Amino acid sequence: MPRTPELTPAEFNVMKTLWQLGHATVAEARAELVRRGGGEPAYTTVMTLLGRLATKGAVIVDREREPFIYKPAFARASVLKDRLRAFLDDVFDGEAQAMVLGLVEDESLTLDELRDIERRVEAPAATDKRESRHKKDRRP
Amino acid sequence: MPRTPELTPAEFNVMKTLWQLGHATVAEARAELVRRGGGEPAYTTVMTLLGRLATKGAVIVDREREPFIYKPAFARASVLKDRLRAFLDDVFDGEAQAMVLGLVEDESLTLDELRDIERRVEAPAATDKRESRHKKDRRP
DNA sequence: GTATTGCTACTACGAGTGTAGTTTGAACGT
DNA sequence: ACGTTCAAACTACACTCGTAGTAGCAATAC
Repeated sequence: MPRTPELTPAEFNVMKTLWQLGHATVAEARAELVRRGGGEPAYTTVMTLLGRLATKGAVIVDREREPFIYKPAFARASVLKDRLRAFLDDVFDGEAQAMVLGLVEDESLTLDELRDIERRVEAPAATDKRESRHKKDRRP
Repeated sequence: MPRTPELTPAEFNVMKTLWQLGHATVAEARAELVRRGGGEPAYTTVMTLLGRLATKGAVIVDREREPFIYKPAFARASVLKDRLRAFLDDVFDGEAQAMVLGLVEDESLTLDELRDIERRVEAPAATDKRESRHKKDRRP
């Protein structure tokens, strides 16, 4: 399992659009960036970012047809995991409990949600679960 | 409540030493940085960082006596909270549950620890400070 | 009282980042 | 065919960050 590459904030935002769209051309990625209200980056800026991501191995470029199609090379989940791990170690010195406690105190997370997580984790890690909804719902 | 300033990684490390020591001179902060195995920054480097932190308002400088004494302007907890909040929004789009779930999957947090948090939160105003030191294991 | 030491202030500089212009090349319409 | 158009590659530039050298200054040591 190759470690996911380091991403700068701007690069990360571009990755988000790719995860959202599945794959995209420069123009599509740019449109998505605009839709997210992250300003109006120039077409060339997005291209540069995608180029950098490609050389980093964070995205795969399909040059079969033009315009090129860019796809994420890593699943969103893996990248988030790595980021989370790094953040935890860096900021909270690895003390996950302290971090979660912070979330609750901050009311970013309710007690109910906490219990919900517990339940989910306790649930048998069956391979064969009835229709699991791992489709994450798009936030409204 | 003023928002805690943005801190670069190097600056953040210096803040950590101040939180640890309560207050420190440049030399003391530097010594602490070395102790933490973060390399051997030059004395002047530490001074520069502290200077930047001062202009940012992240540390307070007592110039009464030399060498100057540097103190954190914000409690560790507040800064961590802000960082956590920013991270959550940036990386997990504010979905705290997903984040905690990630921790558990990653085995950074055990189910027991999760329950422990719950208990602590449920517990009436915690005047009770139970000594529950939990050694986290460094991941291999 | 001058040399030494230790501290602060100012300045520098290279790498990385965000942003975008310029050049080149290929496909498309007429 | 020929120019128009759009996309890709290359190049540029300002800004920040990490790191540290040098200059100036104050107390101290002979």
